[in-house]
Amino acid sequence: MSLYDKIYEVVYQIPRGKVATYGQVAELANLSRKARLVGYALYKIPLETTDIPWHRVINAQGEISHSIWRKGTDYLQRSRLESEGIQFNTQGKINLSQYLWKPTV
DNA sequence: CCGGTGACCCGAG
DNA sequence: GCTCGGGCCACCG
Repeated sequence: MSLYDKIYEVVYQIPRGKVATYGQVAELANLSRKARLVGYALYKIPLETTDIPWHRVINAQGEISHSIWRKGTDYLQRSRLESEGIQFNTQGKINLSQYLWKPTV
């Protein structure tokens, strides 16, 4: 049971067609203010890991974040989101007020 | 042990 | 819109 398991658990709960921000995931995982850890946790997820919908996690600007070393996955992430019905505006951003996941309290 | 790195966030100017 | 700086903390060499 590592710190990341908590993060993965939260990400796993993101429903289809919705997205969550790093900060949001951090809070739900009791890691408020530690959004970077969420990014690091996702960074460690192998591409072959399909159990975790990592593509539904985006930054607070409603855009897809990725490191330059993972180029190519940006296409994959956007592709997956679009196939779930999520639309990007002309600036490549997501309308958070519409797609942001509202977790069950 | 230490320093660099990293899918981040927020406030100030 | 932009840049800067601070905060936070695990991982790796």
